[in-house]
Amino acid sequence: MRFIATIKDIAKYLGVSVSTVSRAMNNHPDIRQETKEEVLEAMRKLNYTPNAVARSLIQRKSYTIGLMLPDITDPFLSAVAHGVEEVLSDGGYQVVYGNTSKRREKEYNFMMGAAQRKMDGLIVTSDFMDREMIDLIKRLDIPVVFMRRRPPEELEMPFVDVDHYKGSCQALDYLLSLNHTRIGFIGMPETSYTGKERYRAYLDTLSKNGLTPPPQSRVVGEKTYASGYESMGRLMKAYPEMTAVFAANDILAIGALEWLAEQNISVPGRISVVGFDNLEVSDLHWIKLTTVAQPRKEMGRKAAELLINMVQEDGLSPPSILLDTELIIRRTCAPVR
Amino acid sequence: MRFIATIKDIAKYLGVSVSTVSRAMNNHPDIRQETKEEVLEAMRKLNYTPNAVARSLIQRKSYTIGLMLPDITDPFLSAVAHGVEEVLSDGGYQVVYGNTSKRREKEYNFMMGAAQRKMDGLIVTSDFMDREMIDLIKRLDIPVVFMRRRPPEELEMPFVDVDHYKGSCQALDYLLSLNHTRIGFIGMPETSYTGKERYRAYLDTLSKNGLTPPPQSRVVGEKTYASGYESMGRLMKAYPEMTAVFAANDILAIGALEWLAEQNISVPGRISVVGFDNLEVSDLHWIKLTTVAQPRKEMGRKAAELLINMVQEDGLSPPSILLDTELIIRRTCAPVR
DNA sequence: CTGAAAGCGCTTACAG
DNA sequence: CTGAAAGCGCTTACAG
Repeated sequence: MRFIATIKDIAKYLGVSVSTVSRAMNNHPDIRQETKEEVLEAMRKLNYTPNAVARSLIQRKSYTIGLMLPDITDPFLSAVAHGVEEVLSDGGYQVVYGNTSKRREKEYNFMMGAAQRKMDGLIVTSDFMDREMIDLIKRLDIPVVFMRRRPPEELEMPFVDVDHYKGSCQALDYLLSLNHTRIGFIGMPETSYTGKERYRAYLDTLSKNGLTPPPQSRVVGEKTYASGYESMGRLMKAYPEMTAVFAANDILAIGALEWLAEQNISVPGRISVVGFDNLEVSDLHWIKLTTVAQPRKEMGRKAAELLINMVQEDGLSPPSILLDTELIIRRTCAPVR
Repeated sequence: MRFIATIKDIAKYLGVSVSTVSRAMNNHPDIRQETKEEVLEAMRKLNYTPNAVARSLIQRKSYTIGLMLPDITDPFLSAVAHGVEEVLSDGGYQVVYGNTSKRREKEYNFMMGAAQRKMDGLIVTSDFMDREMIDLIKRLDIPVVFMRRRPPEELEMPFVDVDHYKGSCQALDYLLSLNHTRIGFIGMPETSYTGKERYRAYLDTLSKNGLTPPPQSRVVGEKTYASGYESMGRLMKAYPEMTAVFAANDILAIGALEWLAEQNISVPGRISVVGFDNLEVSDLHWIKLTTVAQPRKEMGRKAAELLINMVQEDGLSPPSILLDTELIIRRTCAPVR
């Protein structure tokens, strides 16, 4: 272990009190300019780095924010994380990142860690919001902003999200404008908030247009290409009259496109496909997926900004933010023939 | 601010000393089983959570590890991060993630933060390793493992990486085995270690086979589809006799494939393409890129394991780890005609 | 403007 | 087995 200078060392070195050193490095007004410069100089000379954990202990502020995600490998979420990191690190906060793999236990542990580590705030895309988890969050007593899901009612906390419902309606309305009436849906599991919203939009938009999708028009998959591929196969078999499909996310949509390509089913000739997310891959030459774009990085930035405000102004409960989606028309949709 | 119980509160509540409470929660042997249970019970009743920052201060151990990456949005790196997080969180460490965007200043700030926050260790994919940065790392005096680059010589620290040189040779040898002799190279900027290694392999392998690539056979791009696309255009123009191209990463390769497809240049009929990374997209139906796979998540896991060992056994300097690559043959290469 | 003292919430020898 | 005391490295009233 090498010698590490503390505030005492530099006080001793200069023959001043630790209070003076502290004041010098914290830009406290009650200090003579000259003294301050001497101290700063000594700090440099002794290679002094202030100990942030000691400071945290006394200030009850750790300048760390927790970011809880189900899977950083998901291109959507990694973009969000990028946005979060950008504004947080600019604001002097460090971001502690936790991957939950959608496992309740990992979510719980992360929250517990946040409590013990005295994190200043949390950005959370939680999947499990049962009694115990809600109580934990309450007990934490720190600002939390939710992402991609609404907070439970009794938790008065803001969220940042995109309007999944409205965004999905855009996609469906577009399909309808192309005269499709037999539209299939490849969705996400019921547990996911976004999955539910996108499905609700599907149902509502169709029924608003006097259409009642048959039960076999919907199929559920995971967020993988393989699942999209396999889901498309199932859907086509169950609902062969279908002329268009709305996939709840781009990964699923692209998997579906793969299946269609392999079966030599023409897109958009025979089947139109719309996705949701507008991932980078979706714009690739062979894919050119028509989809609904969400401002992913922006979402992360907004969440971080909101949280910083809450951390800085204690008790502040700013309004939630609903970002706009945009329909990106590319080449996977055509009028029904 | 709500009331938050401290160790003192629970000591007072029970009429015991704080030492006793401390011993109870830290599984110290010197405590009666009964007393211990009473304490644990009280902790639960008072909703007590130990303050990890106080503990860190005294133990000089924060149970946090820094992970510095240029861009979490890069699918390769997000997989690495995922592996890192998995083993670190299982080991009770929290991971503080810093995005550097390849900016020296952000790297520097992150390192500084690591020093102040008394992080226990660092996993680092650094781009800038000048004098000042090296001194900073030395000054940190904590275990560091490097990823995707070698540490500067004077820093005796291990790294975890794939053998980019050997991996690239696999790709080139394969092309050579298909009788290609006019092979182009789409590379990465000189600043990147991996870029240099892959280029070196290109040069060596060709010359080992009596081939001397003309200067115009090499073109340099960024890690984006657009850059791959544009690079391929330049390369084709500069080196039209070329029958195959080795792209230093899959993103570049896929961008190149896009350009080729758009120009109706047959792959692998007229041009063979090999990439490096084996991203998920590379296996998509329309792409089926022949490429060199690296175990990305594994890489993260190994780095984390190495680091935990170093943190736990002070002064330990374990050997570096070089993981194997694997040539994945798909559909973008064919024998030269 | 400067310093001495108390204290943040813990852990850890040291006595008993 | 238990407790009193010192101390981790800082900040922050409080005096002067």
